[in-house]
Amino acid sequence: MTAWEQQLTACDCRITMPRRAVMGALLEAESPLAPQEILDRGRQVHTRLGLVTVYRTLELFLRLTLVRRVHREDGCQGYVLTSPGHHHVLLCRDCGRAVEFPGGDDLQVLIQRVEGETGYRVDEHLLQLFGRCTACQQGESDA
Amino acid sequence: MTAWEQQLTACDCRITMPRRAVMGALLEAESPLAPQEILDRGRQVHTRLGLVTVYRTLELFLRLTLVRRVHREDGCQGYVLTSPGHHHVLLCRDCGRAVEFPGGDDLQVLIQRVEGETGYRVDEHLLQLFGRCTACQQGESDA
DNA sequence: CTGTTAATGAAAACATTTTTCATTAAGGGG
DNA sequence: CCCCTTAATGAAAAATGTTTTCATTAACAG
Repeated sequence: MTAWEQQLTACDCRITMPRRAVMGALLEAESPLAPQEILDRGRQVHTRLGLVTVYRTLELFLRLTLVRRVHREDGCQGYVLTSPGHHHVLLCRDCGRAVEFPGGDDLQVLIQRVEGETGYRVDEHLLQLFGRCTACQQGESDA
Repeated sequence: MTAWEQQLTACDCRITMPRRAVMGALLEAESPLAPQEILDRGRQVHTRLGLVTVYRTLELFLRLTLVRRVHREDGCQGYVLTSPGHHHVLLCRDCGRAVEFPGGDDLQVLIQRVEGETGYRVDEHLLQLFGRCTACQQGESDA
């Protein structure tokens, strides 16, 4: 039994084919997937998979912090598996490929400064970087 | 003629009542507004205002960097006026009030580190902090 | 003031997300 | 290993958010 299956069992959730299909799609994805994309890929594993179930499964996975929701430039919500530790997302604006990176002390310093200046208590943050991956930089260096 | 009106004139765009209504709503807002909210407020100035025009006007304002688009927790897109300089948004998760703050060197340090580690060229970023403003901290200290 | 044309707004198309409810199947107890 | 309970599912429809279409309006140059 894999780690995510154990986590489901631990909170009295069942391990079902639809959930396997959604997790499978996310495991093989190399960039954040929209719910519709997860449906398309998941159906290769579980033909009867429905879009509603994809939404519900993502909601569950979010609650268990198995997946992270990222802001895609096309407006849709994108979903990626969470890596261990606190990570942020770096998206290539050409091919959509995403890599995660850990948040360093730099951000904590900045957050503390902002807390001091504003009086707010900051307890969460969303950091996403956009740019071009190595391959896309070479492909269209000045096009 | 105000600064934004000059900017519109400079790019051969007309200064219209709908655009005045949208800008008016944004000027008086104290937190990011969704298009529908802008419509409601804008109609107090220009009764005939339509939602489509709100979208088109926001698109124009975005292109001119008069407004910034922020990711709201309810899933909608929120729009706020851009402050001079490079700013980020800090949202109160209770009352929705937003303040902007300038991005410091800390973030540049982090970005350079990530560029080095991944090979990506980073040219844009989205940083939003979530927390509680001073007032909401006092109101519900442990509720 | 008038003509040109950018801009507008209503309706409809489209996309995304949520709700409803009858049916299915996961997995514990016998 | 089978049966039963009920969580989970999926189709349809509703709700919500965004974009397109196109006839009409109004900004502003002349």
